[in-house]
Amino acid sequence: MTNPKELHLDQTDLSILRLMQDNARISNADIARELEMAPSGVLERVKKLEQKEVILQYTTRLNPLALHQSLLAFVFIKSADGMGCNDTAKLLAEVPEVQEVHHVAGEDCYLVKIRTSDSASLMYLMRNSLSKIPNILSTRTTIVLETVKEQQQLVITK
Amino acid sequence: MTNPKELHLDQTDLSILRLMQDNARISNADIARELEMAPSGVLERVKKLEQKEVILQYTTRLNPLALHQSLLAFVFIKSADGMGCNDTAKLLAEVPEVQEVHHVAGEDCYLVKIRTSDSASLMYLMRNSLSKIPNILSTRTTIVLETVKEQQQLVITK
DNA sequence: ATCTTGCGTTGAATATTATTCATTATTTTA
DNA sequence: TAAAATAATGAATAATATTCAACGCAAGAT
Repeated sequence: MTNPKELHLDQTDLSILRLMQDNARISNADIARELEMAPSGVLERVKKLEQKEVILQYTTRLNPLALHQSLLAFVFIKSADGMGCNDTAKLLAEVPEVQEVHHVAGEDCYLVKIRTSDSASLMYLMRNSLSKIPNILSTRTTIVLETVKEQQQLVITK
Repeated sequence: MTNPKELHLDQTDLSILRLMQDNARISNADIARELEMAPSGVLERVKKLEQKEVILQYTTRLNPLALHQSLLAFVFIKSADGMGCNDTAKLLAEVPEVQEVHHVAGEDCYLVKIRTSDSASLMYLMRNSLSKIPNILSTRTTIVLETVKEQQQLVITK
């Protein structure tokens, strides 16, 4: 999967990825026009990028407010997991409201991003889902008051 | 934009959003088949969802490692911005490597998510881009060692 | 209860796109 | 340099997107 040879991306690949990262619903025909190549060639490359897992997913970014998910929180979680063991992380990852689980350096073991409808449902989630996970020693929650930017777009250098 | 009437989503809307959140490149025809309605009807609704800004963007999630962006960091930034003023946040948001900027409760003002190729380029970014931003008083950086889960998918309740 | 207005849906027609595949071009490797 | 592997093209077909007129249905007005 992470072969040096297999994973080499040329300028055309990067251009395709740039276009698709901005708009996953762009047509192969439009990409082909933009890059002045045949649509079938684009398709070929896209399939390969999917197969090589350079492309992980095509997703639609939704407005959290429209879906009544206005609370965003980051929770630092200390766990009794030994080094190299991430059982706690796996269990955290299974919770649908948990969008991200990162193993971080420093005294806190995990940093978790959680999105719920409100503070009550966050409390509910923590009391029910999180507290059921063994090895969790403590949590420290940081509530987001306002999100100024939120995207996952990578910087694709020329 | 946030009207109670205009923003009401029915079961059909939610089903469409669920499908599109999982796969932004799903065809209207497939959605139509799944929900047993006409493709033109699906198109109609999707357009409306875009227009109402329930759908924010169709994006392709790329493998950060394939694009040599293996360093992820969260940086807490204290700023001298007064209450209600988010000039610092806006400047932070302009940096391409900065994926997220959140205004958080508590003593630290902003939580920023940054993705770069390595620690050297993070240092470079902080020394150049960030230090140019006025009002920044201090930063506290948390390096991610391993990411177990990372997605923005919202929980769409039935 | 009926009318009316507005909104969402359908279905058919057309434009556009996706996808396949044989052929040709290009690059890589021996 | 020749052979082999890899990638691109273009044409043909299948599938999809998109438009739009007609229809149906529901909420509110009369």
